[in-house]
Amino acid sequence: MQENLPKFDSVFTIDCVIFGFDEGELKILLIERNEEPFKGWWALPGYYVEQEESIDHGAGRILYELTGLRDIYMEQLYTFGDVDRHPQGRVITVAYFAMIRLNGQKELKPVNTYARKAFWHPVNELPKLAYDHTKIFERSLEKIRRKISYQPIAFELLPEKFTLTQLQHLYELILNTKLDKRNFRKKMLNYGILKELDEKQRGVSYRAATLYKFDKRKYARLFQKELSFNK
Amino acid sequence: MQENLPKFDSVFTIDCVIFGFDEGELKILLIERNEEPFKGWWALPGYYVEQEESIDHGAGRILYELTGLRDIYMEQLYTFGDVDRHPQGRVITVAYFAMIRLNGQKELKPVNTYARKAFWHPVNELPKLAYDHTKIFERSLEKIRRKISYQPIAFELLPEKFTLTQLQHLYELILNTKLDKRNFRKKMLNYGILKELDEKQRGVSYRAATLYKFDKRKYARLFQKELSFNK
DNA sequence: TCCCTTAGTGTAGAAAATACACAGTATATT
DNA sequence: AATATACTGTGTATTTTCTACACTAAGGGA
Repeated sequence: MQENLPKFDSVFTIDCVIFGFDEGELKILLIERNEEPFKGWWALPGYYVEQEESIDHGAGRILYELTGLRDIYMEQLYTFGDVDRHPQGRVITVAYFAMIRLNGQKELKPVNTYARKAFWHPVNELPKLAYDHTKIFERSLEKIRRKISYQPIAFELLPEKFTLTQLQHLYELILNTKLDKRNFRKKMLNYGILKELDEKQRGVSYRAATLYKFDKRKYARLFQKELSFNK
Repeated sequence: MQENLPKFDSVFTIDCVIFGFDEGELKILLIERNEEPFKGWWALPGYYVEQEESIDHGAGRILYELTGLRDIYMEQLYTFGDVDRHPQGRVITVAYFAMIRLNGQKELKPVNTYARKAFWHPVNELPKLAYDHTKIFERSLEKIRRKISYQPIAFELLPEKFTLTQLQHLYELILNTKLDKRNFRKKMLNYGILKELDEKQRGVSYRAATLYKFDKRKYARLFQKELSFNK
């Protein structure tokens, strides 16, 4: 089939930066390596691209094997192709990032056994990562920081129903800044992409906040109107 | 060297979308294919990644072979990895875009003979392209459209000395919109990233405009302050 | 000198961004 | 029942940025 095309003697992989929002912290999912190289180090989950799957499909597959979740928000981040990035030879890696809803107790149900060693790590106190994974992670953080300012990706990390304060906290975490409560609410509600529910927060020992949903239909109608947050 | 790693039986290439600004038009460099598949079609210039070079290096090499130019602004765009994108087998392609200064008469001096068949095509009247190259091109256009609004990449397409009107025309072309002359100048000059020269435009049969330079040092000092253009 | 063409300039009104503080309400505690 | 606690939810005035808009200045060509 490919007899006319020169082969490239290398390894082709996908690595994923998987973001979650849990206990007020932004976290990513890391795997502890139990083989050389980098035995005992933490690394981004990743795997080889299969011969007969697209790279997007490969990224989705890896995420599924790791978490048991499907239909997750994922996006290609960047391709890392330096010659010396892997000690055992030439490896080219397409990095993806994903955002998943942790929903409190919802435990991950890995399909693949290697995923047993996956744990959430707060992004503010990451260990040193294997290979060039720190670089990959940093790039993913820059990307979501930029992206959250003009597209509604934050909702991917929140439960389906959330309060405006939760949403604001998440923006503050990702943007690493303080936002003004009144201005944030004014602006966010003005976009017209949130649906106010009749429901209130439960289980808090103070005034319960109104819950909101992200309204995908309204957002689509705005034709990707860009959100922007300065202060 | 790579005995521990599974091989990926596929072809790995780089394609480049090379932008130029010439005669008031935004153009890209295309190659006419004289082999099957897509014999006689136009395609983005591209080539295989060498075994011992980084993909960034490969992109720079391809551009050099094609144009004789080095130290050109290039950036990785996206990696295309669908299974069926190449009729002869699995090909994964990292796309780059580049912006080069055409400077009027400065002809390209291709190093590689295959580059003889490269010609500039205005982006507004592109032919159908081979493979999924139309998709790649469209993505590159979206990217520079977004990017020009917050980073000074337009200067990469202009001669070193340019007038504010030339700069505005280029913004208008890329953004595909009209901009207000007074507002554009006010804003652009306010950024403080242009150096006004003592020199004037020459060879025009009307009042000669002042020439400006992009001041990289000042821009760097602003620490990537973001430019933005609405109207 | 006149004509042609583009350069270069200011201001007022509208919209968006920002800064800022307190009363309301649900729950827990005594 | 009263009180303490903790967070919700709201408005306005000021500053900044955005937008719309039109004429004089300058240079070259006829």
